[in-house]
Amino acid sequence: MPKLVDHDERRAQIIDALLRTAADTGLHAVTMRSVAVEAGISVRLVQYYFDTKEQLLLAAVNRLTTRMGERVRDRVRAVGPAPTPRDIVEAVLLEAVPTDEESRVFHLVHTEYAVLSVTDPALGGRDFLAAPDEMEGFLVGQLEAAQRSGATDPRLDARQEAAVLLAASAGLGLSVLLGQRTPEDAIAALRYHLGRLFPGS
Amino acid sequence: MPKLVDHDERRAQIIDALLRTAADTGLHAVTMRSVAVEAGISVRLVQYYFDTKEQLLLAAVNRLTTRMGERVRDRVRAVGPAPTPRDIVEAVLLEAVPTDEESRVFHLVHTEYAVLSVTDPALGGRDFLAAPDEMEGFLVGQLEAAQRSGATDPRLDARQEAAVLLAASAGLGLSVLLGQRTPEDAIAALRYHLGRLFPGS
DNA sequence: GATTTGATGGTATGTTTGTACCATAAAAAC
DNA sequence: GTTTTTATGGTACAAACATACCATCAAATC
Repeated sequence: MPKLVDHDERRAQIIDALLRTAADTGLHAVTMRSVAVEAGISVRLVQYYFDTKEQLLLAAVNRLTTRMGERVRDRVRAVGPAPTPRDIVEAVLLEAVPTDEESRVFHLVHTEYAVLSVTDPALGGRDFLAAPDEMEGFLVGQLEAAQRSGATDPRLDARQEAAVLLAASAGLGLSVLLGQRTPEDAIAALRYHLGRLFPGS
Repeated sequence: MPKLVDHDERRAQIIDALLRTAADTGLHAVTMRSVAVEAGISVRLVQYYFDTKEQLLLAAVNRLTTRMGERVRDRVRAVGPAPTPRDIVEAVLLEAVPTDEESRVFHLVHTEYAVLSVTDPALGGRDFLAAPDEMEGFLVGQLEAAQRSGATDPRLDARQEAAVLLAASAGLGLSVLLGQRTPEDAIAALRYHLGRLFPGS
């Protein structure tokens, strides 16, 4: 056999090719052939590492949700020392706004998968429900901490505020993907709203 | 020839069949055959009235955006006599939350088209940019009127508030489509936020 | 050194798709 | 009453797709 190959690495390389073609031509237009061409390998090899197209698509969505979680955690970790709840909330929400090309690819394909999951039973939607629920709980905790520390109005309903925050950042991120807004405008709107939630910061 | 047929009516009937199948199996899975079956006619007839699949898809997206505008205007007109800016804003935003089956079909397919327009040059995205921009301007006007009448804080930035409102209602509507939230919860979150914007109402 | 096995290429096949083509009945036009 | 139109059905066809199959070469194993 030729040089032994790291299967995980090969699979990641193929999945990245899928994400690029999906972001370029749409998830519906992804074929075994287009992925193979983008990855610079033969169709046979895509089959070899993923067997069937469905498994390839499933592997891609798994990688997508995994990376998404990592990105959010990276951002939270990247805020400076002694972060306030506002810093943390802002970091989490800004991840939804695509800025560089890589995040644009990720968010676009992620959105395509999310919409697809509504009608495709194979995607079950499970992955698209768990993450937001977890994030909403996390935001509620941060808001309640802010209320206890006096950074924000204790009369607010933390649960509703978290729901609105999450929806607004998702909506702003989507509008950037659709070309309705620049990333800068979306970030400004989000920061404006946070400024109202956390007066005096 | 057999009984003369109202072409516009026939085309509407076929487009409605397309919307139903798109909401059921996904826009990507729509075929001439599936539309014909859903409409209860032969494939040849779909060709007869739309010639090509691309024209059928274009006609459907046009009908979709037209109906969407009508629905918003209907809601605004349906609010009682002497409506306050808050009533009008609420009516506009609540349209984004799918409740009955018909609005669910409309919003789901509309979202599928919007995401598709990012990668499909034939859709150009033009239709998906004009409507939201117009709506945002309308909301800014209502918020400024509310500020002048003292219904809301004059220090608010009406433009940013409108952007956040629109994004939040789009995000909440999307979360309902994805099955993350019930329509009732989405409406409650929206009303909660409006309650903060318009204190004492 | 012989043999097994992992990584790859190429090709064949059955299915589905959009669309073009052929046909026909029946109402309208003359 | 003949001759156009109009609305419809059925079918044929080329392209694209996912996938199964056949083949090969080279590293590892013994």
